[in-house]
Amino acid sequence: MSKGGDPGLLTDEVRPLAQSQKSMKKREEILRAAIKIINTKGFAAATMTEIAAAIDLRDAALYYYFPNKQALAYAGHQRSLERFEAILIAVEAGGGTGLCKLRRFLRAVLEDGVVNGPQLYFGDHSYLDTAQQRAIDTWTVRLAKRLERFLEEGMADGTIATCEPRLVVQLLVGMLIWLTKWTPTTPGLTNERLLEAIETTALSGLAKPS
Amino acid sequence: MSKGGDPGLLTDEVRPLAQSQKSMKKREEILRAAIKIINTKGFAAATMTEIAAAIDLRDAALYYYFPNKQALAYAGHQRSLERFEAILIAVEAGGGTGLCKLRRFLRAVLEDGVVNGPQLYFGDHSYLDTAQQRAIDTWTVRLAKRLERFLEEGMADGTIATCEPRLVVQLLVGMLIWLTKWTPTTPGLTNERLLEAIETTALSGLAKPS
DNA sequence: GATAAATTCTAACTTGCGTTAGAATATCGA
DNA sequence: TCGATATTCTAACGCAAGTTAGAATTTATC
Repeated sequence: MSKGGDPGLLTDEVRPLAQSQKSMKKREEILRAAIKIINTKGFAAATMTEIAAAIDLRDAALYYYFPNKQALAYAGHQRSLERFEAILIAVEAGGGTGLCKLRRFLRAVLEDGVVNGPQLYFGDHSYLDTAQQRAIDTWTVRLAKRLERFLEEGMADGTIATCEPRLVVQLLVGMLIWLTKWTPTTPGLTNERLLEAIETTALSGLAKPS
Repeated sequence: MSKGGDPGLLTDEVRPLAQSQKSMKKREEILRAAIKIINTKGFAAATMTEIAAAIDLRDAALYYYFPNKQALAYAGHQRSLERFEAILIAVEAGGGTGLCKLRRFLRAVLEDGVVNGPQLYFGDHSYLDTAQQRAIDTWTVRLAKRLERFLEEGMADGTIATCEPRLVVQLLVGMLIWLTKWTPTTPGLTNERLLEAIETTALSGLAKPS
């Protein structure tokens, strides 16, 4: 799953770099730090020096694991989409009504956030190659479609109100992306309260039935 | 309102630049272009050359209107918050229940978007001075509080469900911020459909009452 | 139409940062 | 303990982009 995601598309061809099993751990550290910093400050503002410093390294050391900054970011996007897809797979496997799936999905994203840190879901990636951009784009669109399906299923089984799935998914995604930006600055915030707020806002609705 | 917003706080002190009434028009053009580009690519990736090119100028010409890139961005943030505050003022003046105000607010934000273009509401501003950051932060917090008040009023007058206003406001803001990023790439999307999707998602709720 | 002011341009300077080369250190098996 | 490999460091290079100085051009005023 980790590498088999994209079928031969744009995989790093020659990689004389860091294959040893031990160093993979450090690669993960770098990736996590990079994703976190890129997520908060953006690609251009995230310097190699800062990313390296986050795990007590010098900037040059990063080039032992990634050929360049762009490749590092690209790997970060792939990693994020892998996680997102893993969540989708788990939710789909769980079955249930459309609303059930949507509910489980929201919870799963929040839980994934605390475990794996912030991600680069749906974010800006204009700094990548055209080819890399297309790869991320098509993958993202495909994931979004699977999310839309939850809504369609819900509309079919009567658990979700009539709506335009494409638009609603984007609105939900907006909420979730935004979470990764402001929650770090909100101390004392539990995932339970957050989930409750999301369900109240998006599922049951803010408007009280009169 | 345009300049009197911040009471003497961090206003540009000496400004030998562009005071002539005629040139203010061009200043607005620059500001709008800068906000748009910064909003999509981030501050660091938004080059002065690109901003200038957006209105058929050379990068150096921008320094006739703004002392530097940071000041340009700061002005952009101020402009965005001014617009946001103007919307709030209008909504508050309209009266009605908490739900009514919330509804009108959502519509107003969408309409403002098409008229004035994308904004820098609540966005990243880590590239500003510490002082500038604090100014934007306190202003933003104050605006968010006024939004929370709509929810509190609604909870009091029975039009809005029980919730944590602070969290819900952030969720709504996330939806709205995210709008400015993906709607430009979605052709054939009317504001009406968008508003309907938002109201379905956030107000009446996606879950269908069983 | 001429002078002055306002606006924009060209060209060069400067700095920060991605990147590279090669030396230095750490890790590990025999 | 020693040699080999893996990992990280120091130092320097090159380029992109913010910035500046001053010339060139437009616009306004009389």
